[in-house]
Amino acid sequence: MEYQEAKEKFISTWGSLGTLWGINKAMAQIQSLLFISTKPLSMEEIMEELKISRGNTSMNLRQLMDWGIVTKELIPGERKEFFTTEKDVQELARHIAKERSRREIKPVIKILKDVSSIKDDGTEKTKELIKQTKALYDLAETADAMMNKIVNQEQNWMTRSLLKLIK
Amino acid sequence: MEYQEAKEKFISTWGSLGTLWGINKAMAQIQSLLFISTKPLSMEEIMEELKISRGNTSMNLRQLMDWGIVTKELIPGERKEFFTTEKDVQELARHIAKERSRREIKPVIKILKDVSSIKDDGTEKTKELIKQTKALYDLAETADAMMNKIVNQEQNWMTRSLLKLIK
DNA sequence: CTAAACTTTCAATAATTTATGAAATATATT
DNA sequence: AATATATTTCATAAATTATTGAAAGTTTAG
Repeated sequence: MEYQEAKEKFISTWGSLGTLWGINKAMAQIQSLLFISTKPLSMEEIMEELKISRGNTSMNLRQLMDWGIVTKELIPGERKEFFTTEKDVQELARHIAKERSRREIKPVIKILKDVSSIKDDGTEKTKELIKQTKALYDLAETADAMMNKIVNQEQNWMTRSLLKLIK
Repeated sequence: MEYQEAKEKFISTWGSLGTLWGINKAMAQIQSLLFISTKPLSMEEIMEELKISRGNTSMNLRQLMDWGIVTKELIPGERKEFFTTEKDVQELARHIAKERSRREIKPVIKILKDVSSIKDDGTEKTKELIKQTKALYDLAETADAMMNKIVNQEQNWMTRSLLKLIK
C-alpha cells in the first residue's frame, strides 16, 4: 500500500466510523485529514482535498472547534485562516470523552434519575419502571464516573489503568 | 410525575439517545418498552404501544435479536410470539459492548494496523501518517482490551473496577 | 474609505435513512 | 387439505440529515 492509498483509506474509514457513532462524515474526515497533516491547512486546501463545498467545510470546522479538538492557527503574513487538530491521541480522547459526557451522558442520567424517582403507587408496573430505571441510572453513573476517572489521569493513563484492572 | 408520563419520558429519551449513538429510534424504543414491561409483549402490543407499523416492528425486533438483547418467548397456548429483553443491566451492557467491539471496533483496529504498517518511504508526510495512525491503533487496542476486560468480569464488575481505579 | 480577500450563513436540493403497508410466506388449527 | 392466524419481505413513501452555492457579512490592506 502506498502513501496516497493509505491516506485515503484512513480518512474514509474514520469518516464512516464517525457516521456509525452519530458524527457526520465531513466532520470526521476533516479531523482525520488534519490529524495526519504535517502542517496546518487552510479551508481551501481542505475543500480541495476532500472535495467538499466551502459552506460544508466552514460549518464542520466550526463544529470541530466547538468540540475543542480543532483550533485556528494564525500564520504570520497569511491572510487566510489555518487549522490544526489536537495531535496527541490521549489528549484527543480526553476531549471527546469529556464533551460527550457533558452533552450526551449527563442529561440522560438526569432524566433517568427523575424517572426513577416517581412516587411508588404500589402497582407492579410502577415498581418495575422504578426498579429498572434505577438500575440503569446506577450503571450509567458508574460508567460515566469511570470514564472520567480513566480519562483524567496524567500521561499514559490508559495503559496504567489497564494494568490496574488486569491485576 | 405519574406512571404514564414517566414511562413515555423514559421511552422517548432512550429513543433519542439511540439516535445520537447511531441506533435507530424504533429499535431503541422497542427495547426500552420491553425493558420496563412486567411481561413479554406480542408484536401487536408493541405496535399499539409505540404507534409503529407491523413491518417496522418486525424488522427492528429481528435486529434486536441479532444483537442478542431480545429473545422470543413462547407462551403455552398462545399462537402469537412474545418478546422479552435482557432485564439485567449489567448483562445488557456486556452484550452491547461485546457486539459493538466485534462489529465496529475490531474492523477499524484492523484497518489502522494496515495503514500504520505501510512502507516508510522516508518522506515527512509518510512518517506522519505512520506515526499518527500507529498512535491511534495503540489507543484503540488498549481501549478495546480495557472494555472487554471490564465487561468480562463477574457480578458487580463495574463497581469493583471503579473501586480499583480510585485506589 | 474602498476594494479585495476571505468566511459565514442559509434557503434550496440532494442523499441517506427510516417507516409504511400490502403481498408473499410461514405456521398452526380444524 | 383448507382455512385462519401470524410473520416477514420489500417496493415505495416519508422523514431526516447532509451538502451545495451564492448572497451577505467580516476583516485586512492600500
